[in-house]
Amino acid sequence: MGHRQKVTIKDVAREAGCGIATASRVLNKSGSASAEVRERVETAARELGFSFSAIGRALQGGRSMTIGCLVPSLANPVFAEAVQGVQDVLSGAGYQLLIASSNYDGDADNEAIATLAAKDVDGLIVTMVAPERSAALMLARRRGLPVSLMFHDPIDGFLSAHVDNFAAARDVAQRFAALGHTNTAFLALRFSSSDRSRNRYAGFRAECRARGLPDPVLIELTEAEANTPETLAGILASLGGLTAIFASNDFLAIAVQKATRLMGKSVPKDLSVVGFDGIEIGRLLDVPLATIETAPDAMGRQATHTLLDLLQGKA
Amino acid sequence: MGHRQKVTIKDVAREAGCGIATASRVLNKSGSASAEVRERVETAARELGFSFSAIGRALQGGRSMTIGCLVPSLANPVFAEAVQGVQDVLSGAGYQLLIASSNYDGDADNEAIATLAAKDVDGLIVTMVAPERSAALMLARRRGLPVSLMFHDPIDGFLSAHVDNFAAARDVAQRFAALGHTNTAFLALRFSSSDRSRNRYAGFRAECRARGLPDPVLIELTEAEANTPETLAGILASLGGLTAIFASNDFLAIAVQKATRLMGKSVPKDLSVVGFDGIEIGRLLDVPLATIETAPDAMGRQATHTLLDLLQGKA
DNA sequence: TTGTATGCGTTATCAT
DNA sequence: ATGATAACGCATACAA
Repeated sequence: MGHRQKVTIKDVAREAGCGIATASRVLNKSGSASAEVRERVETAARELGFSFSAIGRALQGGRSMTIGCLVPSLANPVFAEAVQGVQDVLSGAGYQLLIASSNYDGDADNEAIATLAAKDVDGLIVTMVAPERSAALMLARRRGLPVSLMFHDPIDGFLSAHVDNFAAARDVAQRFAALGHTNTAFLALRFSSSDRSRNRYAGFRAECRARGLPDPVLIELTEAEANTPETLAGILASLGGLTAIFASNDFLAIAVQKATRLMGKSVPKDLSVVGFDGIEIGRLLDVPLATIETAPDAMGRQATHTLLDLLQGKA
Repeated sequence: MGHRQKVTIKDVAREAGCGIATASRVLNKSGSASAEVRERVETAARELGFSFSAIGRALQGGRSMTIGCLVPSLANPVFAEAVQGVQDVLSGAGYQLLIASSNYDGDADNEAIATLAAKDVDGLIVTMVAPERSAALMLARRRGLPVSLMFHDPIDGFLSAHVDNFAAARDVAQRFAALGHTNTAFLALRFSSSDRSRNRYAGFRAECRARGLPDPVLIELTEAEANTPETLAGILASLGGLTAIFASNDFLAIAVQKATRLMGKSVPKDLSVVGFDGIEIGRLLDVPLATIETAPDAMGRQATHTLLDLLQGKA
């Protein structure tokens, strides 16, 4: 339980009997050094168990080799899978991942961005409530901090990895129409704090209108309602006559499936249900989830590649 | 798109027409300062958009206010939920979360621990393949870096947030026995790289033996087998006579449910299936998942509280 | 109350 | 080839 003792390059230099600069050059394989000194430094480093302090390096080099990532919540598989994708690419490139989550709160969002920026991250990968109105995000960009958006439809001059929510939603409407559905609904969770959700509804409704069909019913659920199948069943029942539901995400779609079965009806015979995201678990369900596949991990990977490219370009 | 310009405390001091130390004292509300200077410094900081550099602070203060967290993969909801729990507690305490994942690879595990330690994290929260044999982890502890294990049964003198895998598995065996099952199996993914999985099997088998029942069949699946319900169904069919299955985790249990249905049988009428973890989605399934509830997010929260307590104690 | 100077771990510059 | 030293952003001991 010895107390925190860090071995610095100074220790290595002393042990090897050489100057700090020389030790640095040897350990970094930069500059030149005689075979003899090289050997001494390397064994000294090994014996002392030396490893560079990322902090010292960051302070001197101006780069922290750390990327900040903000998502609403890791409890939602879409974001967890996306972050895993980010992590995969990042670690391959020698970067570390600093993570934050907002729990779908717009203020927390802004605070998190500010904190991340203060941590001197080299770049930001972000999914937030209202990126287009985030003062912290704008400030970060003005400061020259590279930002890559995830899941968001493009904004201003920000880079963005995304699917076209509007177009995808139109596809859903088209599928429903082809199946003869005229009485449809769009179910959303936190509609007001998700541009993704709003864009999906907009596309869904637009296509319905274009086909002369009635607007889909918009149902905004609270977390409690979505997580309690009995309650959800009650809500669906009260709407009557519904034959097709477009759920704003897979999690919700699964809940709707359950609620439907609770009502003694069956999916998709009595009710068509389509989700959005394409989370892994959806493929393992008894009744495979019909959904818009967005490949969350690929989204994370793409956002990261985009960001790293930008980072290279500036360096 | 102006290039990266960081405002330092030096800039604030110059703008406010005072010394660096004074600016630091005012901004940190430490030490004393005249109302006049205080005012000048604060407005200067505001106007320049100053915020402290966490790196400078870390280097000077010896603490980075950052905690490193290693899990096998965020694509597995158990870990994602746990990490979210960690994040919740951490952000409340003013700490940042540096994350890494190993993709269930023992070597990657060790490398990640080393990298995290080099980042000068103040503590480590870890779920890995073989913590008891990890040289990097032992080294970290010897260096005085506080470590908190997540999901692992206790090891040596490490702190650990966990459920008693062995005991929980015995409970499952007991339940099965009470239902009259004698022909059982334990399904695992990456059995060799998960002490959790091994302990669960051990407990399951121990209880079976204690009751004079035959040993449960141990089936190790590859990722491919687990993710292809048809293949899984084939494997289950080839075993014949099986009436109860204990799956090493919920993800797997859900796959088994699907495979079973594919075989024309029903859960739980023809086959009892029990999982492990208690991931959120399990509650939303048509046939609610029978499982050992471990409350992953609570596990993450507990591991974090434990770690922070340790951190306080040492400070 | 205030400012100067030092050190944290590293790399780069510049002599030697 | 090698080493002393400045600089990075910050907090603090110390001097004024």
